[in-house]
Parts: sequence; C-alpha cells; structure tokens
Amino acid sequence: MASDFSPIDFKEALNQEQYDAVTAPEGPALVLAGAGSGKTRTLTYRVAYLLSSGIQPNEILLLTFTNKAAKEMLERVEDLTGIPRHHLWGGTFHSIAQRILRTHGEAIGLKKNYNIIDESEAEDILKSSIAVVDPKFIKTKDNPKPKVIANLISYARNTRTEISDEAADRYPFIEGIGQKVEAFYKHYKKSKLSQQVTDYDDLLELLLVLFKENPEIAAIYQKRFKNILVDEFQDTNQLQSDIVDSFATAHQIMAVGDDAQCIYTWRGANYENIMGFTDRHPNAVIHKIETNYRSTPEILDFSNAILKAQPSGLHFSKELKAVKPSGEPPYFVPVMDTRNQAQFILKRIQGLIDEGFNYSDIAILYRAHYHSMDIQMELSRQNIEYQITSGVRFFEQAHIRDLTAQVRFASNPSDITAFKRFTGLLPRIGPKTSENLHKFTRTYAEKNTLNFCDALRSEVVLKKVPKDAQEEWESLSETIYELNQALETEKPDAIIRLAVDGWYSSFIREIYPNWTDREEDLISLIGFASRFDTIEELLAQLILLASETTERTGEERKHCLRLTTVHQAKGLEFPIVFIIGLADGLFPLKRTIDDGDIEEARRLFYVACTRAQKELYLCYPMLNQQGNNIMRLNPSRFIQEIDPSLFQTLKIAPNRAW
DNA sequence: AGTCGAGTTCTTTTT
DNA sequence: GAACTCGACT
Repeated sequence: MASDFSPIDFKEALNQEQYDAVTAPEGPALVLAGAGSGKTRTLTYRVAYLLSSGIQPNEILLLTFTNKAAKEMLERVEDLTGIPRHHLWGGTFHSIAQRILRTHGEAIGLKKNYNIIDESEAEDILKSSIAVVDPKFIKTKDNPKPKVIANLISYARNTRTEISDEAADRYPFIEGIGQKVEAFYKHYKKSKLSQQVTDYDDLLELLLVLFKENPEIAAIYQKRFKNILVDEFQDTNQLQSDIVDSFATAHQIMAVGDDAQCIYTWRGANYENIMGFTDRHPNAVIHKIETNYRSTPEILDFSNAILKAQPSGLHFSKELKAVKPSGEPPYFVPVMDTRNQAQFILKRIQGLIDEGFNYSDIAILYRAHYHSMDIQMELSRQNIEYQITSGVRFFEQAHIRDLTAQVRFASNPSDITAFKRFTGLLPRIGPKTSENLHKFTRTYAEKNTLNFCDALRSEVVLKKVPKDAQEEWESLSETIYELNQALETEKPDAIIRLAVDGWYSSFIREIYPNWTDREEDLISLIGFASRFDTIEELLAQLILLASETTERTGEERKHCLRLTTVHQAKGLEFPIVFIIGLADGLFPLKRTIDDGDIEEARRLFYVACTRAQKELYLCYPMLNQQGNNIMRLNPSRFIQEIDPSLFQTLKIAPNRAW
C-alpha cells in the first residue's frame, strides 16, 4: 500500500524545470521536453505527484504511443508509489479504446466477443470487398493494389479526411477513383461488422462513435479521468487528438512531447496537435525542459546543428543544454561500401570492448532493416551475439497466427477471416472453398438449430470438404468444437493449451522441419495466456502487443549488442552509437528524396544522434551495390549541411587496423 | 473455378 | 526471404 512508502522528495529528485512541470497546478499544460531531458521521469513523477496529492489511481489516464512506453512508465510509477500498475488506466490509445469498447461496445453493435484483426487480415477483407464491388478493378493493371488502397483508407481515417478526397488526391488520373474507393470501403465496413471484427483504426473511430451516440457513457469517463496525460504528443494524429478531446472536456490534460522528434507523419501524425495546443487549450501553460543529462556537449552541439537546418517557423525554438563532461566530437566515417562499413564497425567494437565497454553499451542504428544485412552477416561470422528488434514480430509468425485463429474462431464463429486462415492450411482448400464451407455450415447449423462449431464436425459438412482434406478436417473440427466448449468453463491458458495439444500439434510436425522451435513458441503462449482473465482480453492483447517482439530470449540477451531501426530506438540511449548508411538514397531514403518528407527524415536523423551518450559514429558508404550495378553515393545531405567543425572525419585506409 | 507450384521481384517506419 | 505473378493442373 502507498502508506508503506516514504513520501517522495520531489524537489530532491528533479531539477527546477522538471519540478515545475511535475507540480504544475490544475489546468492544461504542455511540456516540451527535449531529447534526453528526462521526459519519462517527468511524466512518471507527475503521476506519482498526483497520487500523493490525493488523486485516486482510477482517476488518471495515461496515454502512450507504444506498449513498451506504457509498461515502462507504469512500472516506474509502481516502484515510486507502491500502487500496482493495473490500478492505473495506462496504455496505448488502441488498448484503452479496446478496453472501453469491450465494456460498452454493445451500445453500438459490437458484441463482447468481437475480434481484432491485424493489418494483413484487414487487407484480405478489403481485397474481397473490392472483388465484390468491382470485379474488374483488381485485374486492371493501372489501378492501385488492395494493399495501397488499404493504406490510403487508413491514412484518411487517421487524419479524419474524406476517403474519396484522399483517393482522388493521390490518383487524379484515374476516373472516378474517389467514389470507387468509397464504395470499397463501405463494403469492407459492412463485412467487418457482420464478422464482428475490428481493424486497428476501428478501435479509435468506434470509441468516438460510442461517445458521440451515448453521451451518458462518455460522461462516465470524462468525469472519472480528472487527469489525462499524453506522452509523445508530437506523434499523435487527428483521430487520437479527437479522442483526447473527447475525454478532456474540461481541459484536464498534460501533453508531453518534443516537436523535433515527430517522426510518424506517414501514419498521420499531425504536427498541428502540438503546435496548436495552446489554441485549443487557451489557458495552457508551457513548460520547457531543456537540460540534457544524456550526451556530451559535442554530441549535443552536433544534434542542435541538425535542427538549425530546419526551415524556420515550423517548430518551437529550443536548444538542449549539456551538463555532461566534454568528449570527442562525432566521427564522420567514409567507407568504401557496406561490407567495408561492417568491417570497420566490427573492428571498432572490438576496440571498445578492449577499452572496457560492454556489448550492451553499443547500438547500431539504421533507416531500414535491410541496411543491416552486411552487419548481421559479419556479426554471425565472428560469433558475436546481437539483439535485433526485427521486422517479424512474435504474433506475426505463421504458427502463432494459425493457432490463435482457431481460438479466435471458436470464440467468435462469425469471424470468417480467422476461419479462412486455419482451414486454408488443409490441402485443396483455398479462400473460396473456405468461404463456401463457412456459408454451408452456417445454413446447416441454423436449419437444425445447432451450435456452429458443433455443426462443423457433422457428416454433412464433412462431405462438402475436398477429399484430400477430409482426414485432417475430422481432427481439426473436433479441436475447434472442444475449444468452443471450453470457452464456457476454462481459463485462457487452459484453452490455449487445448489448442496447442489439439489438431495443430500433429499438423505442424508434418509441415515444418523445425517444428520443435515452433512448438516451443506455442507452449510459451500458454504461459502468456495465464496472465489474462478472459479469452477476449488475451486475444485482443495478442494483436495489440504485436510490437512486443520476439522477447522470449530477452533475458539472456540483455547483455549483447543492439541492432535497431531509428524508429524503434526512440526513447532509448546508449553510450556508443553507430549510425550506418548515411548517404543520400539510404538516409534519407531515395524514396523520401523523390516524393517524401525531407523534414521528417531530418528529425529522424536528430532522433538517431540524440541516442548517443559518449561516442557517435556516422558511417558513410561511398558505393552501393544492388545486384550487379554499383552506384556512387553522396554523403547524406543532413551531414553536408552541418558546420564541419562540429565533427571530425575519420580516414580509414583499407588495411589499417584499428 | 479454384488450387498449386515455379519463378521473379523488391525490400520504411507501427498500433 | 516473403510476397507476388503466372501458367498448369484438378
């Protein structure tokens, strides 16, 4: 209990800037916290401060951008105050929305057991919708692909613009594209509702619909959350901003962010949210936190110089002030090519280890995953362990999705998307056959007033299954039926265990040569499931926690070298940072130069550099070879625009040892 | 009509 | 290495 904890000495724990923000009186506040200035610290102490001044845990809403951030902050609050983290409402916008919809969704036609689908499933549904609405559309070569349309729709929804306008904007040369995409979307929406599934954007949109149509439900939360805190405010989009507004009707909000670190506009992040905060909350107080505890003055000077190249007027002026002792200016390292780059980095790392650094002190950052290929190869060649926050996430692995699809379906038999996923594993069953089977079973079940999962294992249905699949079908349908029955009585972990031991366990043995690895994953899923009280909550979190990457080896890997994209490195810090591929075409990417947002790429570079505490290496490969053709590359424009006195160029002769 | 297999192309960022 | 295309096969 909180009383067991000695009162926190806020004055002692914080600097003046932080203290002012943490103890700010009621009313809207905007905290502009630069990189490394203790943003998380400020936010967690703010929560602790509120709690210590008598606010109840369930009166605080803490909205974060990632699950990781939410977890970290709640843990720190718990350490500080002793209040268990689950007493607080903290999480991503999506997970909070999910939580509320699970309770009140029925008011807008969402059953309690609705399922959340991921991006690829959403694409599949959209694709079938397009095929229904306009069968010729997909076959016409000049038309955008379903994936691109899905992207466009999502962007429009997140920025709260008309889908038809967005489509017409992007494809002015396609006749009537606006109406078409609009029609696709309408069908897609209907399809999801009939399956009782929601995509990511639905969670946010439907929450707003729920609040709008049911003011009495909205009032519950508006009244309850006396304090709303939003992290990474610069990366919120219009949809999220509207959600914040729908909670904070009395301006009881503290937004924390750094406009210089806005790197998600491609996902609809709206710079205006932070820049126009004081307009929407007229009495807002701005707190600037500019003391940087992370980096040497040299690294900070360099980072500040990146921002100086920004066109003026689009940002709050700020300059990070260093308190750390002086170090070496950042190294600019031209290398021949990416292989050479890998060799340089490995040699230098060896040197750093000899100097007494640990592998875990070192991070290698890059713009895109594939930039790290050569480094990865070199690292495994030399048997150096590394931790990579890779593109493939735990939940997205095929076997995890196969298994959860079964549980999902048993829990919500209208989820045809899930049905297609696992039935499609059987021979001679593709999307079409799967759909027909579902339709047939439904009619049969209705006629005989049978439970759907019961009907699935009947003789009549079996006869409709292609011959090659019938044997597997008997075992599969039995498992689905068992799962469905178990939902009533069993806990989530028991249900997952049932699925792991069922049809799928024999199936993976036949399909995958490395089935033992995969079975291990599935078994770890049972452990994960035991953390949840209801199967709905488990299924939701499995999707929403998708970014919780393959961390099962997490514990033993903590001590090793980190490879990560700049985006995923946000919020982290390392004594030694290597940024690789700093050439025009790689960072910024060619695509960004051609038709992207250079300003955002520059902010991304700023984020990358401000991760470094002691030493920063900027590697520039002069040649890039893709396939057979070799191309000359220019140094990244972001380095060229910086005063050369702020960094030192390292000349490495091909054979010179470090 | 729908599924399967071989061959080909191209790699952003995440809830 | 995955995702997509295209032609062959049931």
